[in-house]
Amino acid sequence: MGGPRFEPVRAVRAYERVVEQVEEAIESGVLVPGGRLPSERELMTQFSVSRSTVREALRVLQARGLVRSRPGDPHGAEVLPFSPAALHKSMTTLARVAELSLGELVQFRMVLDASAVLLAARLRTEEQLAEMYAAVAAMRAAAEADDAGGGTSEEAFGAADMAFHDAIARAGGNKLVQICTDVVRSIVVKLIADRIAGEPDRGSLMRRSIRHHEEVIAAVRAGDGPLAARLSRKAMYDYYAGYVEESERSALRALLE
Amino acid sequence: MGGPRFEPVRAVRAYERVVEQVEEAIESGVLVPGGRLPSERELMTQFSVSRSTVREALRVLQARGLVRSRPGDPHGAEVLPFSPAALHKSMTTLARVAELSLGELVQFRMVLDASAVLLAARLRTEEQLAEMYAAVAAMRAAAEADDAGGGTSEEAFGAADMAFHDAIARAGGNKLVQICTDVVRSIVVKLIADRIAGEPDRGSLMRRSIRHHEEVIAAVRAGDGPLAARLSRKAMYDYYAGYVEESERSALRALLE
DNA sequence: AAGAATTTGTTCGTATGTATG
DNA sequence: GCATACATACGAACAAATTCT
Repeated sequence: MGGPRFEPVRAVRAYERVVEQVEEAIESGVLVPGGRLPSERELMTQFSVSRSTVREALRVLQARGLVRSRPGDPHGAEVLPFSPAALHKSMTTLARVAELSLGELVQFRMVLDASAVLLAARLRTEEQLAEMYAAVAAMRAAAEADDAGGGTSEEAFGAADMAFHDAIARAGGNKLVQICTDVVRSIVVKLIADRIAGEPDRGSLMRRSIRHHEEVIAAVRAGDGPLAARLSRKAMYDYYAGYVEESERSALRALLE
Repeated sequence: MGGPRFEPVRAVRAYERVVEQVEEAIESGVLVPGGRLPSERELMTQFSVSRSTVREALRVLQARGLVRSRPGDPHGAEVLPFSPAALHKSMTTLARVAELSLGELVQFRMVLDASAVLLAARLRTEEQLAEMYAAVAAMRAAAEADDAGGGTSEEAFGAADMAFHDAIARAGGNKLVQICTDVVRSIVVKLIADRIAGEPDRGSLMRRSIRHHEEVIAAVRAGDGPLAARLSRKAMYDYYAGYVEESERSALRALLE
């Protein structure tokens, strides 16, 4: 009865086999970041494929952020250390093509940031706490420069804010949370950069944000995770709610309790 | 003073320009899912590049999950509807190359799932609630088939579990949470599939999981978001903690309160 | 139903600008 | 400065696959 249940064979292209083998070598550690691939001409002999096929494979590997090749480099393509660039790219297209709303992105950040501070309140070291203080100090400096009429203080403020959230995420100890926080943050910032810049009263927005951050740090320092998480969500909501569609704000408030 | 502040020009390859233009056309809606790109030969005339260059660009677009090309298709490459496949791929390599531990992945799921049920408790429709019940019923059926000695009931159980969490995530109303939940879930499952299969007492594990799911549904039905979130985290912890390194469990418990 | 036409997959050869030693 | 090897890009050609007549 039955006989062998054969499965349909999907025609797999030559360049895919090349990609698979190189990927395997990287993930298994045979190729390490900083190491080099053989030259294209050598790859075509090793894989017994044409130059074009090798190049198509390299393009795919490059798109996935695994290697980088430069013209004239005698050492061959370079194996890159991991970077969330590929993740960033796919999330960005996700945000556009799947029509992610600003509300959804902010909500995602509220969830991740809150969990990060919850963990950070337990796991943070003194050094990481110092980094958080330093970041808030930088935010304050940028805000004062802005009051004085400084032009590029916005990006300084943004950079300090990023440093703060990155320190939180690192202290939380979950690399995936850290990376996703960073990726989504940059997408959100890009989406509303122009609206932030045109804000009539940036100063008060910045000052309120700084105060919120200080409250979060205090809770983290005290080791009160749940409080830090609540404060973090509230800070995020206060800062971004004005840019979110009216109809989506209730979903954000659902996270505030 | 100063003069014009020129910016460094990075040498951009020909194929990248092609990728950019096609990407732009897709993201701006000029090209819609289901639509077709011109044939390779027509693209080379439109872009004034060789066919190799066109093909390298198509490979990159394909790697990003935007298009798909089949041999012999007279209509040209197909523009794909969004799929999280690219996101899935980059997260999977992230998990390997960045050495994400099982503990981090499970923790990530605890955070996302808990927030999804928190939102679902407020926003769910009757229909979505019915889907959750149906999923749990399917889990129970699979568990009983397993008791009777069924062979493929594991994957039936897993599929029902996925349907449950997907229903929750959809009810939560955040597509990004939904997608990330699904992606990370499949990675986790793949990591420990063999250990699950070799579990001596799968039956009790399944029954306990079903009971937990029922408790979560009850809380969602009652509209008690915080309770549902707590139960969800506990369910996830109970199910996966045994597979997580001893040293990482405390970080997971930190989310339980 | 079978063949013609077109398309993609793949190979090979060549020219050009570039980085290394 | 020069020789070498490299990646980039182009073009022509053939095989395999698909659709249309």
